Amino acid sequence: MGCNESCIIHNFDRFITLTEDEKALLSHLEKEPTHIKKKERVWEAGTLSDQLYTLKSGWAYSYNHSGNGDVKVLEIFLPGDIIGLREFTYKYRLSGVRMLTGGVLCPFPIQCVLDIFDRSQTLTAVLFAASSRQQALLTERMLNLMQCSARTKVAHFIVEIYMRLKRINPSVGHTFAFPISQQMIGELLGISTVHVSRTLTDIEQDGLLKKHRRTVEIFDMERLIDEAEFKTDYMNDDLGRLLKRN
Amino acid sequence: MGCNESCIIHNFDRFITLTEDEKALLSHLEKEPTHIKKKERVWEAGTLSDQLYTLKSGWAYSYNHSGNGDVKVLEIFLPGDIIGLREFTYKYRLSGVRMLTGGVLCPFPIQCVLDIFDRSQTLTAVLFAASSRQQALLTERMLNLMQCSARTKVAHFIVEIYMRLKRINPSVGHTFAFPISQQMIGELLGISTVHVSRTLTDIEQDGLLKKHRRTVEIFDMERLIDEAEFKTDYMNDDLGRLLKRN
DNA sequence: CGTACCTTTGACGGCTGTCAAAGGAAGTGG
DNA sequence: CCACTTCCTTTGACAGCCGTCAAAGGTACG
Repeated sequence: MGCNESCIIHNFDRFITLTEDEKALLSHLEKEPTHIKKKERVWEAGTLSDQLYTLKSGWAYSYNHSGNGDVKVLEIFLPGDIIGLREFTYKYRLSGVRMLTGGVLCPFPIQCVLDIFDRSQTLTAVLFAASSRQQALLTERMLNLMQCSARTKVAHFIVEIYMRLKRINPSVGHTFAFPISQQMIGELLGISTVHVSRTLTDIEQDGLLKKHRRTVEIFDMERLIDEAEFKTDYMNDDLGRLLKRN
Repeated sequence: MGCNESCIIHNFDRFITLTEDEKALLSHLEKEPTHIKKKERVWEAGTLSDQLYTLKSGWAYSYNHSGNGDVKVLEIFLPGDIIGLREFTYKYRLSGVRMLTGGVLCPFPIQCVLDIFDRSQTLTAVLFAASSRQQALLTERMLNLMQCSARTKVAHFIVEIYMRLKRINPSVGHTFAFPISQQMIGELLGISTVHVSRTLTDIEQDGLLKKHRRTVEIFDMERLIDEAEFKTDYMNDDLGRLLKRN
């Protein structure tokens, strides 16, 4: 589930082929890998927004508390993702982040981002692309939350995770890691835990998939994607056309 | 509702004070103001993503079609906003854009963005901040759509528009432009038109506000903001701390 | 082995979507 | 200035999805 070499370079290499100089600049960002245990917090909302993290291995999530006390999960982070990009222009962080599994984080100060702005137009564009992709992901989920049934929401989320895992590691099969409880699915999709359970058993009885405790096993990918109304457009970014190198 | 001078400079000036050089670079982006009529389309989804727009005056919105044919509205653009920032890393646009009122758009090719990346670290950071803010706005709306009642959704949306108008023009009073039909509110919040009507009459009978055809009149701002569960955090970005100029 | 967390099931109620129809408001053409 | 079309809003009836409450069974972890 992790990356052997630098995870961020691996991730960015998918956008565009990097020069050695750029790789060197990037590898600065993963200088101090820090192991963090399951459920441990990375930061709380309201703290000073002074550094970002790259997620080298493991899963994490960001969350907010709503007025009446319950938790709303915003995003799931997978290996290779950058955590904190969304809010680095804010003085104080807008949401908290915790680990979903154990994993390795690499902190880097915000000043590094500015260095990148200064020293590499290409990496700047790549950062922008990463931010865009994250935003497109949010948009897609919002469209999903707007109108459809709990069943479609759940199906959509599972397909999203599958697609993102496949992007990181193309050899992912129809059974893959899924360390997310039904309660958290509810907090992510705005559905009550009870109804997540009902929906899942429903989907499972139709033979589409089986959710185990820490994995998901998909039996009928085609029908699942169809039910999820999943659009793959936003996976197909194309930065190369912008950056003609010579 | 429009801006006298360059709208984008006006908008960016709120993030950080710009040098004359930077203002000159920015004003390149508004070279060819184009008037577009109400309801006219700016672009369709799927077209080549070769230029962005700044919205100099008037309102616009982006939208998607869902599988079964109905429309989902993603974002409302107000004067000073940049249209297309979200998806400029994609070869083909992910969603369509139309004018809500008549207005003036200033197109600029994507290459200009790369020029900015190259020539001004400050403006790059400002663009990043604009993108972040837009993403934070999306996030806030997503949190809103996740769990709360139609009444809260509608209240939240009206407060959002009020806050954004006030940011552009601090003299905005308790009656302000609101050229959005109930049908579009429904498409934006994922509520049926019928229920938007029910919800609005409900809110109006409680004396919170009155929606007229093209304006909204707010009677009790405090209670409205309270009911909307509106968080103002993401309005308070702080780029200055990042860019210490000398 | 005990505690805490996760999942499942049933009953019940309410919010919200759908269908249908009618009344207003705005814009168009004569 | 008036007729006509089109779009927008309102109202009522009805059904269904989903939240809430409560309780019990399963699973992991110390």
